[in-house]
Amino acid sequence: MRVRIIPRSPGTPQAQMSVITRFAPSPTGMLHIGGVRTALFSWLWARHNGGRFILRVEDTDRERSTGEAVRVILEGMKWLGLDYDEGPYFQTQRFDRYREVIAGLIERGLAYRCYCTKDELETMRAAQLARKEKPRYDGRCRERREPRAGVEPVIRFRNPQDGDVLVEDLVHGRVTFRNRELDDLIIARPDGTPTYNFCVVVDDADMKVTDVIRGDDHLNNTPRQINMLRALGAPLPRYAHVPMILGADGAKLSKRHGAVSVLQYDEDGYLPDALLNYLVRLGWSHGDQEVFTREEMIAKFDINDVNKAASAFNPEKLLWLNQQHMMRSDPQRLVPYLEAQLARLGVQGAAPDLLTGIVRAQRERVKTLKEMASASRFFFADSMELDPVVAAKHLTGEARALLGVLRERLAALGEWTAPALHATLEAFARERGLGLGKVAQPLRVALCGGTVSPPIDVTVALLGRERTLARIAAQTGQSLRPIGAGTRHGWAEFDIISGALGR
RNA sequence: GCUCCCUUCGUCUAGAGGCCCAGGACAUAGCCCUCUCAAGGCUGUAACACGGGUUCGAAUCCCGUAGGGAGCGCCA
Repeated sequence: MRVRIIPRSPGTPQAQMSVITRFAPSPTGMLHIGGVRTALFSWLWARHNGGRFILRVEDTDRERSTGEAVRVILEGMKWLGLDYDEGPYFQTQRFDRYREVIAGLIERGLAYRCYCTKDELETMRAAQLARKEKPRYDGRCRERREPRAGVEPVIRFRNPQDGDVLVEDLVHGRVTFRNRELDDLIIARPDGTPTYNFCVVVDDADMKVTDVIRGDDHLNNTPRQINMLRALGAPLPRYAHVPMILGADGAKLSKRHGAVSVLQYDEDGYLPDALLNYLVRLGWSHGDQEVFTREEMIAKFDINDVNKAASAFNPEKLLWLNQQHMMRSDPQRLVPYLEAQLARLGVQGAAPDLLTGIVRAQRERVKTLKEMASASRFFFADSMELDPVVAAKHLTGEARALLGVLRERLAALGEWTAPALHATLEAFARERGLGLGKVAQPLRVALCGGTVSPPIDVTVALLGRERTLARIAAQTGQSLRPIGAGTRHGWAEFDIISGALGR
C-alpha cells in the first residue's frame, strides 16, 4: 500500500534543500543483508536526488563494539560499491560535541540530573509491571536541586508531558504518539558518555541529514528524537522506516539464514550488483521489472514506493538474479571475480583469453562464480579428475576405440575453433551413422572427467589442441607411457605431462 | 502488561473502488529445443488472514477480531 503524503515535517521551513541521507550502523555485530538493504535505500535515495550520502559508525557502546565489525562495514561498503560523500564518522570521536550540547540543555532546563540508582529504577519498573502499566521513568528527579551523596547522576532529557508527536513517515504515513506514553530518557551515563538516541539526534542535526532512512524497529524511538530535535531548535528531517528482512523461514533473521557478514557473499561467488538488485526488490518494485542495473536502480528508486510489510529472504531468487547478472554483464568484467574464485581452488596465472572464454561458456550454466570456478577446474591440467563410475559407463572399449580414431582426425585439423570443431565432430559422427551424442559424450568424459560441461565444441576449443589430444590419448592407450586406466596414479602422471604441454 | 507497526500465490511483489472469477517473478510440475548440463520458449498448480460495515460495485475505504513484529535499557 503506497503512502502518498509527501510530508514536510512540521517546523521544517527549508524549501529546496537537497537530500542528505546517512547510513548509521553500529559495529556490535556483523554487517548483514538487513543492514545492507538499509544502506542501499539510503544510498539510492541520495544518488537518485543528486544529494549526499554519509557513513557514520555508531560505536558509543564501547563494550560491544569491535574492530572486526568496523572492518566488515568498511570493506562491505567498498565491495558493494556504496560510496559515501562524507565519513566514515565515528561517534566516539565526537564526545566533546555531545558534552557541549548536554551542558546547553541542562543550562536551559531541558535536561536534568537524575540521582536514582539502578536498583531503585528496577523496583519502580517491577511495580509498574505488576500494575499492568507500561514501565517508564516517573520523573521523580525532575525538580530535584540537591545532589545525593555517593551517587553520580545520569542526565535525563525533559520530555514534554502533554500533547502528541506526529511522525510523517515516508513509508508508513502519519503515526501519532502521545507524549504521556514517553518518559524522560537518559542521554548521558554517570561517566558523561552519551547514549544512542541522543547521539543520533545531535549527529543528524549537525550533519544536516534531511532524510532519515532506517529499520522500522526505530519507529518507536522517533517521537523522542523529534522532541529532542525541537529542544535543540533543529529542523526535522523526513523519516522513512523501512520494514525488516526476515529469514527464509519467516522468522527473524538468524545466523542460519542470511545473518552472516556481507563479505560472505563475495566469498560465495555473488556479484555485488546482483545482491543489491535482490535487496532492492525486497520491499520495493518498479512494475514487473526484476533485473536492474545499478544505474536503473538509481534512476527508478523512490523511497515513497517502499512497502510496509517485512519480507523473507529467498536464497533461490538471489541465485537466479546472480546468474541473470552474470549473463548480462560484459564477460571481461567477471574475469577478476572468477580469478579470485579459482585462486581459492589453487588455480593461478590462467591466461586472460581462456578466462574470458570460460566466463562466456559457463555463465549460463552456473549460479555463482564459485560454482563457475569449480565447474571449470578441468580446463586446468593439474585439476583433472576422472570419476571411475562415469568412466566405466562412458569409456567402454568401443568408445575408446572410437576416440582413438577421432583423435587422429582432430590431430589433423587445421583450424582449432569451435565452429571448425563442431563441423568435424558432426561429420565424424555422420560418417559412422551415429548421433552426435554418441561421439560427444565419451569425448566429454575423456576431456572433463565428468558428464557435464559446456557444449563439446566450445569445451574442446577452450581446452586447446595439446591438452585435448593428450587427454584422449590417456584414454586410448595412444600415449607413449602406460597409464593405469583412470586411476589416481595414472592421472597424476598424465597431469604432469599435459601440464607441460598445455598453455 | 502497555504503546506503536504489519497482513495479496510457498517466497518477492503488481494493485490508488469497476481495467481483477487478481498480473509478473523465484521456486515447483509438464512439454518443446537439445551432444551433457544449462539457458531459452510454451503450459500448469498456487494468494486478497477472518468477520462486520460503507457503496450499484471493495484486494482497494471504515470498524472490529485473529496472527505476526517492534519498542517500553545507564544497547544501538
